[in-house]
Amino acid sequence: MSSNGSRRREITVADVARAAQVSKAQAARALGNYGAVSEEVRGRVLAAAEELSYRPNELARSMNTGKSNTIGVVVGDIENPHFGLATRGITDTAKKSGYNVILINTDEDTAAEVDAVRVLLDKRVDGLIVAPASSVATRHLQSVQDSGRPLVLLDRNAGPMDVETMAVDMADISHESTKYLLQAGHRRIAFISTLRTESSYRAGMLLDSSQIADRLEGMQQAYREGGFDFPVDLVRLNAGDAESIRRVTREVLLMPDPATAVVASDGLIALSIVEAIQELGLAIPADVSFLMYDDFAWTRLTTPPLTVIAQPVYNMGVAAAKALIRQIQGLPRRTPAPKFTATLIRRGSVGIRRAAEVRK
Amino acid sequence: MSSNGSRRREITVADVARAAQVSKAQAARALGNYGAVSEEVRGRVLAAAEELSYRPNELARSMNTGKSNTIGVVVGDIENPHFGLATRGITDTAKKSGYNVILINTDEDTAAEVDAVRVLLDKRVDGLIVAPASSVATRHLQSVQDSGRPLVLLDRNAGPMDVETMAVDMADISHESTKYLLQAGHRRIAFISTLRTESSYRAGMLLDSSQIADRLEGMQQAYREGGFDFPVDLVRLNAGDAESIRRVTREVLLMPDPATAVVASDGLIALSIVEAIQELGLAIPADVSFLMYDDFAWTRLTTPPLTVIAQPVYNMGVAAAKALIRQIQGLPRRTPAPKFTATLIRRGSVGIRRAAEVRK
DNA sequence: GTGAAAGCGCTAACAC
DNA sequence: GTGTTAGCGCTTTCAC
Repeated sequence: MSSNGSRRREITVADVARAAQVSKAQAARALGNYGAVSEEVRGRVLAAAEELSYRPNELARSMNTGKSNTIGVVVGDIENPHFGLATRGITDTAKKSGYNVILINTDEDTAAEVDAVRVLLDKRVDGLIVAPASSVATRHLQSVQDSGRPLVLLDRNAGPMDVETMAVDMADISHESTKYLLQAGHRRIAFISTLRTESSYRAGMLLDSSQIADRLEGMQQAYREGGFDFPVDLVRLNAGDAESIRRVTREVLLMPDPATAVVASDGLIALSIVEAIQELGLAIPADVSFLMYDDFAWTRLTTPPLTVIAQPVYNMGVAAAKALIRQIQGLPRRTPAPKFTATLIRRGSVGIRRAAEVRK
Repeated sequence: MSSNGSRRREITVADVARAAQVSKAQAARALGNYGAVSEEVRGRVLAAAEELSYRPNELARSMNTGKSNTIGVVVGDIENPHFGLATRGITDTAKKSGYNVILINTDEDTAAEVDAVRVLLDKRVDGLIVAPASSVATRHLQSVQDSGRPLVLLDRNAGPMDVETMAVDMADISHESTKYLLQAGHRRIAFISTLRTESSYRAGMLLDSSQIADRLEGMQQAYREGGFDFPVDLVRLNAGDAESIRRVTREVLLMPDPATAVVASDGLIALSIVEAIQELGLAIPADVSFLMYDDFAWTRLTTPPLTVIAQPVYNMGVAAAKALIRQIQGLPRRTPAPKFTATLIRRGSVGIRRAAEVRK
């Protein structure tokens, strides 16, 4: 291979053209596969390019075409397998259509998200997929829309914006699983989430996350339908880091009228909650029932295996990428919009609470 | 906000210059923060930019400066939390220095990796971090080196190449943990990995992965030192997908002279192995001992908690990004090169095999 | 089919 | 300090 080590200047179309003895324009046409080029010239050019080991400068290409073949993806936390899987769905799909992905992590911080979107726009990505940290602070997303750049939301929606969104209907599944818990005799159900809020939860409070808001709505509806009072004191937001999650878990489990079931808002928080339960020496499901969002593989390995709410995360990633690419290509939205439904997978972590106990 | 919806043409420096009544060059200087600009002009320009909601075209900027402020990251599988964490280390560090990350997934396929590297180079990234799928097929990496583009390897090394590599010394930790198993009375230790090879394992076989090769070397050394024969028949590569992993697990556990301990090559494969063990109705560690690479949080939740080999993955990601950025900035390599050591965390999944049983 | 020349939006020389 | 003029490496008219 003719890889001349210390070559500083990169080979350009001009170099190839010279070597192939054709005009720059002709060389560019042959190299870029556009316009009209005779077989003869194409051959000479390609040979020369090969010989010089020419590589196109995609930056320059993007500048005149206005297309970068790159999409930007903004998520809260790639470390979370939930987003890992979604990202995989996106990259797999993007690759198939010849798109690359620039990934930015925001740590669920809106300021970082605003920044990320700006950077991506400046880099002239062809479109954006965002899992918005907030469903309320969405001016930056609105302005993406306004600028005409394709945008698709993932996992959560953003206020009233009219934008394609690939997300699960959380109210439905939350309603279903709460009903399941109620039927199992649980009345004191705790919901623990890391969602950051200004103050502790109050009924009717405006939440930054549509996801969490919908879940609480679903829970409340199930309580209403059952004729029970919704235990507002067991909704615990701002659970924060691992230590703080364990503390909150202990709180709801050790209080005078303790929770008999705990719902974990996601797979990451679930780890700390289960740990805390084990540390307290409580048995699942004999002493406490447990239910979590996200069906990670490890949930089948615990004793007992955990009852979970599975979400089609990978498919949502795929759908988001597909929708975005359609937008980029100027195609109309797919109708009807794809629906994603979560499923309650009953394994062993939810136990029956007998009437006697319920009364306590 | 002056977000004029259907504006098609993007605002350029020329527009801002005109509005501020200065030359294009002056406007560019003010906007780009370089050269000399009077406070007066800077003010006018910035105001005009704000008014027109001007955004620089980073593509154009990159073209003349030759810097894209973007680094390319190529990994085998982001879905694997091992890489998820490493990627987090990279992106966190990159962001701090003003770099963005283009992430490409290869599915541990060398052809895809070659392609990924080419694409990234064409996009003129400032540098590359690669977790090479193969330690043998490394021509494409060598050519990155040759072209003078900064390159850092992550997680595994590539043959004899002289390139900065952030990886754990696998021979050491494998030796240590094998000794631990041997001392616990185990002689039949199975090693299961998804590494793809042409044929089944034979002693002294050239492996595509330096990681796996080193681990086997460490195991063999421990056996030699103990004066025991290394059970080549229990080295199982090509474990493939979940179903295939379970089959292999059953094989080594049900054969005439079965394995008494199983070592899982990574946290993903571990899931299927543990599942298979549970399905067989075998108890850990009473019937089989279990040890795995990667210390994922869930390994503390199983009964018993699993004994693992923890690797400083996040820090390796951080170090890789730091090293790459140093290279990009033309700084010399940090010496001595950072070392990363894995640690054996003894939890409950390795049991003592009494002499009577050893003899069987 | 082919070539000359004019951009894309910016930075970098070079004069003044 | 400021403006003029070249580029960066490609694509895209527009003649021929």
